[in-house]
Amino acid sequence: MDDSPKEGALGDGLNRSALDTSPLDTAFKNLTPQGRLHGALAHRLGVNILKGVFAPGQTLPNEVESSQAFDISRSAYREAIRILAAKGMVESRPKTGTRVTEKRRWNILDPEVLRWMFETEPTEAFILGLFELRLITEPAAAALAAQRRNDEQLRIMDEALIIMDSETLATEAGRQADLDFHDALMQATGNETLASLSSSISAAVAWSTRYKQRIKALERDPVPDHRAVYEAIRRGDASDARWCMESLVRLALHDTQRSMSLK
Amino acid sequence: MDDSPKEGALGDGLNRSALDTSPLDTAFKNLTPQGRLHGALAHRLGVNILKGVFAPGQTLPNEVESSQAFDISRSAYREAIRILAAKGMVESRPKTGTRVTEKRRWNILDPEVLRWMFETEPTEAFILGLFELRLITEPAAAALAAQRRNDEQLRIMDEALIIMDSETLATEAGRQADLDFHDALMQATGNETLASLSSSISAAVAWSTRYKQRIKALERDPVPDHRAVYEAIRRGDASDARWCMESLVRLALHDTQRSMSLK
DNA sequence: ACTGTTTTATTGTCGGACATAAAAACAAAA
DNA sequence: TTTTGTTTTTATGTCCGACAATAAAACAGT
Repeated sequence: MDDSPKEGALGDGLNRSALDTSPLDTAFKNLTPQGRLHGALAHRLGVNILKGVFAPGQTLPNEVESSQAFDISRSAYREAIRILAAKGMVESRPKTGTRVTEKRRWNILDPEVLRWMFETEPTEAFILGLFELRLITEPAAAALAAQRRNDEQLRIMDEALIIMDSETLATEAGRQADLDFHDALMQATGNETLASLSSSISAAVAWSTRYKQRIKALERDPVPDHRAVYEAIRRGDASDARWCMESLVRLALHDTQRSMSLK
Repeated sequence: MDDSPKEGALGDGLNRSALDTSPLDTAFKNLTPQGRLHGALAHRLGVNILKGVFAPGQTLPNEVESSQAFDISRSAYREAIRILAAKGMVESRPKTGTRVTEKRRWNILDPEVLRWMFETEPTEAFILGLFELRLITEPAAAALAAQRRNDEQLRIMDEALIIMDSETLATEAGRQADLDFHDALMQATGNETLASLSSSISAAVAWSTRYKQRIKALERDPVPDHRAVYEAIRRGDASDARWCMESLVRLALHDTQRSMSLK
């Protein structure tokens, strides 16, 4: 087994053996001109792990082989692996090699992992799970925000709503305003852990919204629901804020499910 | 500014200038013989960022300076930085350098970050925030577990309770059983995102428990509360499971607050 | 005062070398 | 034959020195 082709070992036909002089599109660099090399590779490997191309428990090819296959230096490859290891997705030990860890140890709430997830059309079960989590945390967050918000946070939320109204979620500015709204709300909870969690999730959901929009033009004006939440928070009415937010998430879930079913 | 000492630039007197030939204990390696180098350095830098030694917005010394200061290679230093970048704590760009990102972008729910956090006696506000999050998620998780658990998960939980009973939380085995209990419960929710979140948190809390125990011998037998949760889940009584779990977390919060106040 | 160009400092990437650790193979003894 | 101790092997871990790429900053010219 000296210089055998190592067929498909790295997935997607991205690899090439040392002797393979095939012209282009096999090299990693040519396919991903964007950004830094280690980041791009971590992205690609991460997606492949999430897709199941590399299954948990599986040990991936050693560093020299892999780096040659992707046509990058060993250093860059190692930095990519460090990134994935930091997210709990792989684990490397001398002699044993680098192996994919079991799924439950992955930091799937890491914003980057979440983003990778949504690039691969996640399973319906996963999306439902994510909304289930939103349904648990966001209403509670809204209730806290109603109790603790300050004027500055209210101002930001109001401003975001105005932009959302004029731009809709079809534009980048509109989606950004949506994120700003949720971000200000989370700041208003005064709980950094809760804010961290929710910002991860809503960023991922916003990511999926972009995809959703592609399939079907905006089916519902999201601003009224948001404004209802805003008004409850402004009035300091915690229980109403909770209720409005719950209904907002439910509607979002409903829309998402519908866009999934007619995929 | 050629070979000036760069006084204290890396914190804790760990740094040394290129010309400083002081014997030992200034070098990084000698102080942290444990584990891989990049991991140990990431740990150390991460803790320093969390402690505020490196404030958000601050750009830390360039790679050659830093690696020399810690007496490690540039490669190892870069891998450490990649780890921190993967956790959202730093951001590096050519020419600009590597700077600490704003706090809200840190992945504070990352298990490793959480562990680092508890090494530095986190603020009371942070701990309260963490319990607030537990109070939101864990009762809901218990309710879901009551609806979806299977026999195998029940068996694991029961077994863990028996061990907790005989070992108490003062022993390593006892704490492990506690983790196993929560872990099985989270598996039983059938929601991987919820499970990921809760396992992060409870691991961190278990870490703080070890510290709590050192101050005051176990003040309360935790097994009855746990068993109440278990029984409710076994019966499939969702609302009772929610209630029991809420009371369990409240008690834990109470204990933690007490141990903090008489610090 | 503005605009386009050059300089420069820093990260990014590369290649090759050696160190270290742990599994696996092997040898020796009970 | 089983066990125990030793050696070999194979991966990651670490180091070094060089050059490329990038973006900020300085500079020149209008």
